[in-house]
Amino acid sequence: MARRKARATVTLRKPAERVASEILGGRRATSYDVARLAGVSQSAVSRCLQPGASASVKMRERVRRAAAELGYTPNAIARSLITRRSNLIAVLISNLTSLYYPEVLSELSAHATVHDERILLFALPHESDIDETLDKVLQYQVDGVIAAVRLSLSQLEAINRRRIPVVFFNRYLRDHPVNAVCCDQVDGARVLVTRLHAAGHRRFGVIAGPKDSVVGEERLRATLEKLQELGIRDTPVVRGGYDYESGAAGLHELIRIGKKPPHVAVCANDLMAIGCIDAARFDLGLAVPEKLSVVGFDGVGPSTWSSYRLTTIRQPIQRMAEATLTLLMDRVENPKLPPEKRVLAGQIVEGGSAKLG
Amino acid sequence: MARRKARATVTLRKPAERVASEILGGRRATSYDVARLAGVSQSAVSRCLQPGASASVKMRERVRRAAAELGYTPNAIARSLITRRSNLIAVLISNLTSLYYPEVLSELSAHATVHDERILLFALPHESDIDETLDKVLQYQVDGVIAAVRLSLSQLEAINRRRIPVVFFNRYLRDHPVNAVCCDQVDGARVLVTRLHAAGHRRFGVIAGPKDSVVGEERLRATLEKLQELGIRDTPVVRGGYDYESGAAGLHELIRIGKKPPHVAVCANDLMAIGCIDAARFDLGLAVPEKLSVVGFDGVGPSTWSSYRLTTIRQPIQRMAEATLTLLMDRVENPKLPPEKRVLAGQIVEGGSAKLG
DNA sequence: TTGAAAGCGGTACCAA
DNA sequence: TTGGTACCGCTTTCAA
Repeated sequence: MARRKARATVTLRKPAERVASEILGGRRATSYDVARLAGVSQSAVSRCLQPGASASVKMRERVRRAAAELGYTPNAIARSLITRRSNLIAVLISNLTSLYYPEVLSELSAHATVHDERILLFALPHESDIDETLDKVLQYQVDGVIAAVRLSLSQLEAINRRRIPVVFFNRYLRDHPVNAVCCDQVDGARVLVTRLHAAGHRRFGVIAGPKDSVVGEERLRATLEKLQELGIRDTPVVRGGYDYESGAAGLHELIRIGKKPPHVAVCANDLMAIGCIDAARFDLGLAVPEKLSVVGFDGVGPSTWSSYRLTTIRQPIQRMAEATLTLLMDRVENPKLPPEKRVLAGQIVEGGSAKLG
Repeated sequence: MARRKARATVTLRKPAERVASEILGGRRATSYDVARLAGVSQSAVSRCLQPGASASVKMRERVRRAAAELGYTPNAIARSLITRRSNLIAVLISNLTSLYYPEVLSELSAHATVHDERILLFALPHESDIDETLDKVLQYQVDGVIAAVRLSLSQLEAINRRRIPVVFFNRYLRDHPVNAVCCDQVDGARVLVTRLHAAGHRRFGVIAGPKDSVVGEERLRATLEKLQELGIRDTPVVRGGYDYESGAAGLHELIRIGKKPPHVAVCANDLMAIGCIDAARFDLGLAVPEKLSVVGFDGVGPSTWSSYRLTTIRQPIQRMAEATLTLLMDRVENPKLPPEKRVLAGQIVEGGSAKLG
């Protein structure tokens, strides 16, 4: 108790008038302050503020009142230190200016709250630049990590070594079992191609994502595979960066490299699909969907705007966020659980940007 | 040192083979582990890892190697407890599915990194529901708060009482001096009206934001004031919720309540302007800008899409974010600094959605 | 039911 | 330059 001596010497000359500022002298109230004011021990204060602890009604009430009088707020930092639980979850995310990730973040945040976890946000300018960031993540003793960015194997191992569970959001690591929640890219792509083919389309073009996007490549592969199954080969593929501009540029390139312009542009996400539609209408004078059918992927907000009414695969972002947090928190509670991948089906949205059969 | 005894008894039988897992037995490495391995004191470890501390090159190197061998990462939680600096900044934000706030968040995050601060994200479903959230903010001993949501006076006082600096982003409290960074709503609105009037427009309609938005009301007042100065009275005003749907609904309502349809729709933000344009074109068959000029506010990403090419006031979000963090960190370092409001000018973007003079 | 005391993992002061 | 030690504010045994 010696270490508390300095504090115990605070005299309360005017008990009737004592106010928080007088007692504390500008400090924030601690459980010791509350204890002194309530005339109980500090450990009693801690106990009284816990849900199912043993404390008499009388003491509970005294502590409650003293805490209120001092404006006491428990120090989560100190609590975390002793409990080894920060109630912090790191969310690694990038492209907050895209349309997709803000929705993801919003849902992740909502579900984190359900599990009484706070979000420590690491919004990366690009999907790289992680190494320095990762160090900060580890320093903050987060309970878990949600990775909506690419992670190298060594980066993942650095986290695993600290026994911090990781769940990937809409991505995963090839050849390595990891926790992940994904939207079913393969099925989504196959459904879109099937419906487009049934509508009579035969000349396809693909505006794909960058090569280092695992799910993007999966979607591309599934698209081409289904086309082959339907007897359509040599489908031209161009690359984009998931943004509006590269959707527009992609269409121009598709037309440039093909012998004939395509009747369908399969885009890797909605934002590129929107760029593609605008390029078709405003640069090339191609009516959508009359002259060109365009499909996207994601189902972001603007996809429903009257100017676009995108035909797309809507990702069940809410469910995905929920699954992500469940998966993660299960592993926070029980680190022994094996890696698990949850693949949720997307839903086709039959907008007006493509003729479907 | 008695409290460290348990740890000191860890025997190192095979010094040549000792690996992190053997020494630690699954624990995360602490500075004590590093100290023991390096054969120095714990305080020396702490010192060696600080920037400008006094330590011999030899010791530095030994500590560095021991730390690397054990995969040691300093515990930011423990550090925060003693330094009373969490290096955490709470960002209170809502409407992450809007187009504007994700950009804001992205920039805030970038600039927080510059100041070596992490973002503790509180993404609120609605701008209310803060009370419960606020308690969590206070528990985490954040260095400062950035409020991009409405805060009541009592909520602000609860934060001030803990001596945590707050900066409002694009909002403030009436009749109370607070730190705030805002885009110049008044000037922006006046510029738009002036240019529209110069182009010959005389029949205006306003699709405003909700009444409880301080900056929204400021913008509305400035718009109506400038119109009056130009001799235009009885401008119809309808309300919206800053979203796409209420932009569309707003236009319908403007037409319903007015004797003649307006020639200009002044919208409180870009998203409503976009909804308004789509409603004009697809519901009402009104060509934009031939039959109806539409202006927005914000300068969000989609405002530049070919389908809209919005005439709007672009907010200098990067500069605003930078100013926000500067203002905040200045007050973290020096709590005595008086409240300050920084108002940055927006820039008019002459898109194709309105005829300007 | 209550209180004393031992940490959690760092930082920083002070003496050597 | 180095090590010893006293905290930061809480949770959690363990006795009383």
